[in-house]
Amino acid sequence: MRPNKRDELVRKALQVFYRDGFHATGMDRLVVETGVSKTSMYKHFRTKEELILAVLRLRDENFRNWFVRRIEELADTPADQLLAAFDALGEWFREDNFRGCMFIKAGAEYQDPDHPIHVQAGEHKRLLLEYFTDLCRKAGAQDPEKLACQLLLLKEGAIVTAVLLHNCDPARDAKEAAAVLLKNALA
Amino acid sequence: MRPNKRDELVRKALQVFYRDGFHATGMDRLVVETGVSKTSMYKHFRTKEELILAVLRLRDENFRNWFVRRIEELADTPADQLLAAFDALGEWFREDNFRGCMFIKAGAEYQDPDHPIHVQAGEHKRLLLEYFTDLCRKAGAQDPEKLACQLLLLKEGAIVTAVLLHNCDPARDAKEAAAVLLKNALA
DNA sequence: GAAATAGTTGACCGATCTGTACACTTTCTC
DNA sequence: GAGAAAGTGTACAGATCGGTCAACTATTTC
Repeated sequence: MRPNKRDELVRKALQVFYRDGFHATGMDRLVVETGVSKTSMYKHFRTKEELILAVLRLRDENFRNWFVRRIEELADTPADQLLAAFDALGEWFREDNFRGCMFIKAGAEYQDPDHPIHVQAGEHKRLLLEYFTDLCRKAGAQDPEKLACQLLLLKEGAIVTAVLLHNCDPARDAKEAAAVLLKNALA
Repeated sequence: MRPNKRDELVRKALQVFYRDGFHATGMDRLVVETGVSKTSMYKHFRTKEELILAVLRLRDENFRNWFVRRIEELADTPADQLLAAFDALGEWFREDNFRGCMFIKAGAEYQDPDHPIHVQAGEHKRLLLEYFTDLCRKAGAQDPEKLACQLLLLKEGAIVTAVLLHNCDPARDAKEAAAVLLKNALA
């Protein structure tokens, strides 16, 4: 079979987990929704947890690829790209099936800091922080680490707010705040 | 019975749900951990969902009471209080059993925007935004609504980051960012 | 002191949970 | 074309899920 069944399983499981949550989605559910037999699932992944970890790896890859590419489409200089990040977020928020950040949700459902799923969710945020830090450095910020962390706060806050408060536009507010912080950090 | 058993049930259920999550906590678990019989539980609350809603009401009351009181202890003027909010957050993050924001987690586990639990989680954020807006107005900000929303983004982002990234100090970074935004909004 | 109220125990319901066993079929590779 | 690899369906195990039931005991209230 050319397009690996295993990958397709992970791809579809991602959709279901993203839409309905981890604990709320049973393996029987995945059998129905993915069309992959239970036996095959447990041949590829020994436990549900392993499947979730694979799903998170795919999500991390997909999201960061999309995010970085979209930002580079929207702006050229590092400083403009840092602001464009929030335009990209705004586009994401407006998607029909936007359901928040999968890693925030993973961290919320698996709260033990040592749990592999929690650790992997943290890793995603760390990689994003690294990306921001790189852009901040290229933009010439005085303290790139600090500015990057602050912009990450705005991004995470915008996601949470987009999920819970439907009558405001967090991406716009976050972008304006980012502009103020950026200007201040370059002065 | 003087100290209402029902309130005690809600109080203890809050602890368990906060520590372990909603879906991950079964009613049998609550029977063991709270010492309240299952029959009594279902006499007070017809479903698990109703119990969770009661828990969220208590949490909203507890958290906002603590937050506002602590802020007023730490600072006098509205502008200083807006910054002190992030000192209060930092204290919360350093508590041993800090497990993030219960309402973010509730929204993450009950994702349907129309679900009562999701709605109630959003209500908590709306009330916090109102509080911030009031302080921003008293502080003399040019656009109190916008500034309040931006500070809320920093707060929510700091919480998420405190949960997922353990090797940085989001409360401090958020406070510094808030100071920049506040100064900019007062000019 | 009778009645209502709030609480208890413990067994139980059907559904669903993660995970396994077994016998079978398709598909790729050499 | 044979064997390995990857897939299938179905039934099942044991635990746990949310929720109910009947029979009983304190406590309060009038």
